[in-house]
Order: sequence, then structure tokens, then C-alpha cells
Amino acid sequence: METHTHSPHFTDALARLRAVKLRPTRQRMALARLLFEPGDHHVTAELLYEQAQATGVQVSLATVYNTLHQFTSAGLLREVVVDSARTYFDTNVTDHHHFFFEDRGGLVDIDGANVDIRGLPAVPEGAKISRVDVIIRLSRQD
Amino acid sequence: METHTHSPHFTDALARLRAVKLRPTRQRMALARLLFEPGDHHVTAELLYEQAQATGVQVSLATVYNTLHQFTSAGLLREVVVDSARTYFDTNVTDHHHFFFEDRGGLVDIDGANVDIRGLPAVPEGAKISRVDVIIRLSRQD
DNA sequence: TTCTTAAATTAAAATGATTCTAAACTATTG
DNA sequence: CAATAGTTTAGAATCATTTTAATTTAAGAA
Repeated sequence: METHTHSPHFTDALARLRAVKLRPTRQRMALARLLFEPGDHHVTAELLYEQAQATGVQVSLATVYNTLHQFTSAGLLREVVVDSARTYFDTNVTDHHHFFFEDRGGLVDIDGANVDIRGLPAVPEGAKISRVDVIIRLSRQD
Repeated sequence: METHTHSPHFTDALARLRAVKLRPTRQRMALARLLFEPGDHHVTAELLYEQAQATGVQVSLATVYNTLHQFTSAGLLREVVVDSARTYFDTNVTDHHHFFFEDRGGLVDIDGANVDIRGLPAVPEGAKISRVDVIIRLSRQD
């Protein structure tokens, strides 16, 4: 006999929200599932909003923006700045870098563990590194 | 006796425009001087527009945008994507990277000659590298 | 369960950077 | 100097994102 009837997915999203002290509202739960169940990927606000609509989740675009930012502040997501036209959010919050396909706007992660950057100058006085981003911009081969 | 009465600066801006086959209009000449005389630096469209106004150059914001993009296409400028809110243009078009001060939005160049990046995976099939950007994001110490 | 209230959601308006439009100039060339 | 292709521009349009202010809801108390 199971005492818990929640699906593992539900529990997972709920656990994540609890862990960062965000109220598990219907909207946040649904967005958390869309974001974290599929494994590492990248979304824009517009894309996540479309995914919500496509899967019957009722949520406004404003809430999608709010939620993406709240999740980012909470460390559940990372913002990736590669394109001045739109903001990407990454569900992979471990140390890593990106390939960026300039033509179609896609991102692919590069594990940061193996990447070693040498020859950088000293960090300016009074500042500290908050993050190092390596972006490899790709175009179509000839 | 001098046969040329142009200042070196004027000649320089003119030479640059000629080199990339852009008509040396009053506006482009003035913007070229604002951009290339001070040596390497970074501007946003709005900032360059303000500089033009401050120095009595009559030019519209639309032309500033047009010119920045034309100069970029011509290889006279480079676009730097570090902040999703605004686009920076860099007069340094040699191989280099950036420190980015997150709090005040400033950029400082890092010479690319000494920087060595190891451990990157192979470039995806059918794609080629158009550029590698290293952005070191800085926040205030403590 | 019901009440209370702070937190969350939302539609719609506002914002801000950037691009577009189409009309008025201007550099270049014959 | 005239013709014309390339430029500039004011102002409108666009588009991602944020804000506003009103409505709804989650969570804890009673």
C-alpha cells in the first residue's frame, strides 16, 4: 500500500519550490514541471508561455516572467545572455558554458568541469568574479 | 607649405569610411570621429547619440543606429552582448574578451593574445566557430 | 471549516530599446 | 548642372519586458 499518491514529478516540483521558500501555487507548480521534468534545457519567456498553453496550463505571460525571475533569484535557473533580442533561461545551474547557434538561436551546454581558461589578467581592484561565461558562437559551415 | 589642410583626424575618419566603401556623409564622418579618435572604448546607441548632441553634431538617433550597424557589418565595430537590456559596440575589433561590471554596466577589454582556453568539446557537425566570447562578470567585492 | 491577510496572479497599460516608413535631402557621376 | 542612387530623418510601429492596480488564492489562526 502506498501512503503517498502523488506522482514523483509532483513531489519533485513541490520539493523544489519548498526548498526555495516559494509558495507552491498552481501556476508555479505547472511551470516548475515544464521546466524541470524534461532535464536540462533552455527557454525564453515566450517559449515557456507557449508550452504552457500547449499543455493546457492556465497562466499569464506576466506570471511566466515573474516566475522565471523568481526561480532565477532562487538559484533554480540561470540567465544566459547571448542575444540582445531575447533572454534565455537555463535549467542547468551547474558550472558550464555554451555553444550558441547564431542562425537559429539555439543553445547547447558545455560542461565546465573540463574547461580551463589561462592567461586572464588580474581581476580589477574592488571587484570580484560573479561568473565567467564562455560563449562559442557558431554559424553554418560554408 | 602644406598641400593638405585637413586635420589628421579628419583624414583618418575619411580613410576609414573610404576603406569600407561607405559614403563620407557629414553624419558618418562626425560619428566616426567620436568613435575612433578616443581610442578603444565601448558605446551604446543612446550614449553615442548623447555624445553627438553634447559636441554639437546634428544627427538623429535613427542614423546613430544605422551607422553603428553599418560600421559593425563593415568590421569597424564589434557588437558585445553582455546585457539583455542594451547593445554595446566596441571600437576594438581585434581578438579580445571582456570584464563586465554588472553593477554599473561598464566594460574593460582583455587582450585575447594571452588567453588560452582548453578542454572545449568538438564543434558540432555542420557548424563552424564565428567567435569565442569570454565574459567575466564582476560584482562589487563584499 | 471559516476567517484573515499577505502573497500571487492577471489584464491591460506603460516602458524602453530598436526598427521601420516614406518623404526630404545630398553625394556622386555623367 | 542634372539625374539618381544612396542617406538622413521625424515619427510611427514593434517587440520584449515591466508595471499597475484590481482580483484571487494559499496558509495559518481561530
